[in-house]
Formats: sequence, C-alpha cells, structure tokens
Amino acid sequence: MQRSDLPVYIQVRDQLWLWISEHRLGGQERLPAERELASRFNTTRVTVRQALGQLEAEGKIFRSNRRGWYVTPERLEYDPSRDIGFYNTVSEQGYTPSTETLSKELTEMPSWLAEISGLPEGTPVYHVLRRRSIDSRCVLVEHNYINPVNCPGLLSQDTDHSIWELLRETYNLHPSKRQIEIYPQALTGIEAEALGVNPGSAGLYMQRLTLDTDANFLEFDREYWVHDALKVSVQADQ
Amino acid sequence: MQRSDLPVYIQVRDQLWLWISEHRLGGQERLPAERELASRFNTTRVTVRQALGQLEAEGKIFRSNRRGWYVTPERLEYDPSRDIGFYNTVSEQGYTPSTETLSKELTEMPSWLAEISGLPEGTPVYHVLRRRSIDSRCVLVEHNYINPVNCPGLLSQDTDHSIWELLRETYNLHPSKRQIEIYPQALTGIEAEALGVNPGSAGLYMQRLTLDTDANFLEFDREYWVHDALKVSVQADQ
DNA sequence: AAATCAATCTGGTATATACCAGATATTAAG
DNA sequence: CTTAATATCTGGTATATACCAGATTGATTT
Repeated sequence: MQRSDLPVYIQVRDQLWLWISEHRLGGQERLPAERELASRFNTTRVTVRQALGQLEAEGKIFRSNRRGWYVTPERLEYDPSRDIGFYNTVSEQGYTPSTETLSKELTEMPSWLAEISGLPEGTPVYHVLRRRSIDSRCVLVEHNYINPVNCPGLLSQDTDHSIWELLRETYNLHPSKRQIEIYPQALTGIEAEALGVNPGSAGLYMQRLTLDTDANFLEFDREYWVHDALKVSVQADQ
Repeated sequence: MQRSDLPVYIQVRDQLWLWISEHRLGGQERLPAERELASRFNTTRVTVRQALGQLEAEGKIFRSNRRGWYVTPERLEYDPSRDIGFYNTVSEQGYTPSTETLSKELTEMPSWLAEISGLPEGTPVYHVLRRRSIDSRCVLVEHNYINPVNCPGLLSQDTDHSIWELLRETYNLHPSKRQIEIYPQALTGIEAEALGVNPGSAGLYMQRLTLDTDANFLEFDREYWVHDALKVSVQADQ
C-alpha cells in the first residue's frame, strides 16, 4: 500500500473497519484470515496484525485463539453497586448468560483478604471461582470470597446462577456498604488461560467489598473482564 | 534465547521485570534502549518489543514517544463520585499535579449532549478542554461541559485548578445526583495526540453527568486516561 | 553566553520469510 | 453411522533487516 502520508497500518485499520461496516458484520461474525487480508491490502501479515491490534484495542474486534478474528458485540451495561448480578444483567439486555463453576471450596482466609475484611487470618471462608460468558463468549472470571457465618451450606447450592440472589432469598442477607475498585489490568496467567485469551490481553479488573448493616464482612469479589465486554455504569446520589 | 518451553518474549518479559525490580528502578526511571536489550537478551528488537508490550499492558512500564521506556509510577486512587477533583486528589497522595487548559469557549450544546442533559439542542454551554499531568507525565485529557446558567463568567476564571472548587465556592453550586460510566477505551485521534501516546494505546474512558438537587443539568465530564495511571475507587452505600 | 546546525540516539514502521501449535475439516477405517 | 487418523487452515512466535522521524546531544558559529 502506502499512498497517503498516513502509516500503512492506520490505513489498513480504517479501510478494514470500513469494510466491516459496509458488510454489516455484526456481533461474533468472523473476519477473513490474516493472510487473506494481507494479500487483499497488498501488504504483509505483520502489518495486517498491527492494524488488527488497533481495532482490537478499540474494542471493535476480538480474537479467538487460533480460530480467527471476530466482530465485538455491544458492551454489556453493568452496575457493580447494585446486586442484581451478572445473570440478570445479561438477560435483561437480551443476551444469553452462562456460568461455569471452575472450583468451590471452604478455605482459610489468606492474609491479604484478612486485611481487607477485618477478620483474622485463617478464618474459614468460601471461595468460588467461576467463568462467565455472554452468548458463548467468555468475558469474565470471578473469585467470590464469602463469609460462611451467615450462609452455611452455600457450596452445596447451585452456583451457576446469581450468588447474590441466593444470599438474599435463601439466607436473607442484605448488603449495606460497598467499596469498589476498578482499573484496567492486563490478563495474564490463570485468568488469561481461563478466558482463552493471549497473555497480556487488555482487561478490566474490578473488586468489590460488601459489608452488612453492622459493617460485618459479607463478601469479597474479584472480577477479571475482557476489556471490550462491558461498560460500567454507576449511579451515585449524594 | 529459547531455553525453556516458554515463548521467548515471555521469558524476556519476566527477566526484564526481574532486572527492573532488582535494580529498584522507580517511577519514571528510564529503561535501557530496545537495541541494547535485544543484544543483552540475545534476541531481536521485534521480540524485545513484544516483551515490552506485555509489561506495558500490565501497566508496569510506559513509553514516551521516541524517547524511551520508563517505569510506571503507582496508580492514583481516584473517586469520581466525590467532587474533590483531580488537583486535590493528586496532591493528597503526594504527587505534583499540573493542568493545561487547551481551550475554553462558550458554545452550543450538540445533539448528543442535549439528549444526555435533557436540555434543548443549541442551548449555550461552556466547553473546557484540559490536559492534566502527574509529576509531569500527561495522564488525562478532559472535556468539561458546564451549564452557564448558574455560573456566569466562569471562563474568565482560572481553569487550571479544580473547576468543582470554583463551582462550589464561587457559585455555591452543589451536586446531588451523578451518573458515571467507565470502560476501557483505546486512545486515538486527538486524545492520543494530546497525551503524546501512540494511536491505539490502552486507555480508560470515564464520563460523569452531574445534576443538582432539582435534577437540573450542572455539568457533563468526559475523561480520557492513560490506562495505567489510575485506580477508580468508589464508595457506594445503600 | 546564546543561537544554530549537525550528528546521533531513540522508538516507529515496514517487508520478507519461516516454522510452530492449536482448531477445524476431511478422509479413511472400523 | 461412529470413530480415528490425517491434512489443512488459522493465528502465534521468531529472525533478520531496513529505513523513517522525532528527541536529544554536542559542536560550531555568532
């Protein structure tokens, strides 16, 4: 290529996005292979991959390991300050949620969580690890750390739906105070592996500490999202 | 390289980070040049850049256009639901904030903002564009759209500090309701240029709608952050 | 001492090529 | 028809190399 003064990969990025728009490719539809694009734009795979990386960073396309590139669906609107949960949020917006519980166990509170929760290290705590998908696309791995004091036998329940619904309806627990942290964080190690993305992929980290009305520890939550799957939306009244 | 079964760029990533840690390189300290690293790790610049890209994605290092790679300082803790503002937040955490007002003008409300604010299109509105830095590193460009009804003459004030402090102390305005949206968003076009980063760099987008006690439009804010500079921390009581 | 110019250092972009490994489709065997 | 082996398609990783453009440094001139 190289006609205008813009870098080739920028031109490819824009023309490719134009092509996608013109062909009205929608959520989860596949793009032509990299080699095909390289010959179509008369450049090399390296440069094409640079262009694809741009669209990926913009959240417009995503890759599925060694299968190809796909158009990213609309972002999910998600309010972490409410407790309607992933399952209901996804359903309400017309998508199909699914959850796999990768592990659940009763364990001892590690020191970092002890510091956060205010409970002594070694206190029993439920730990649930789940992978969640929207329309079959893995978007999130989530660690739940739950205080077992108020919800004995939680682990024998079905954890493939909303844990908060369980806590609310079965155990009559109600959150009062939350402290939420959110920041961009690359997905590496087990999170990247669980989500089936390349190590170093852009992600969003979100953690949530929930206390009851007496400021007792109810739950701590760590969520690792793929970067293009959600839009955090918080209502804050003062 | 290539000794273990791990990809070379992963090994370089880890060894480089080890080297940085061992040499106690702190915030904003410079790394050796890419060519230097390539020869040190006995590989090519392309692979080194892949490793650097990993550490960049993890928020551990950042690049300054054609000057080199630097160690990322600690993230700023930032609560968008409070109105203490950027300037005070940065100062309180021991850093040096600075702001440049890139433009400020009285303009007419565009349609997208009319929809959000509930006011008719074309209504006069202040528009302030600012670039903000922490310890001389550009971390944020910010668009402020302010309802001039309650703060006439705002633009003749100094906008290099907290606008909210101005609104509060000079105009006695107090926010009541906020609606905040946050999501990862690549920096492109004018935002990338203003921040001096490459197009497609990872960023965090944050927008904030602020209303007064009568649900009247006070301010709308769009912030484009570099991805590694902040940790959003929100208190939510129910 | 200050301003100007040139050399040099840095990351940014680009081509060409090769092989690997997982995913998928195809074919052959039971 | 089901299963297993195989071929093929895909993106992932890696090397070698070249030139460009902005940033910095150092020398030269004024």
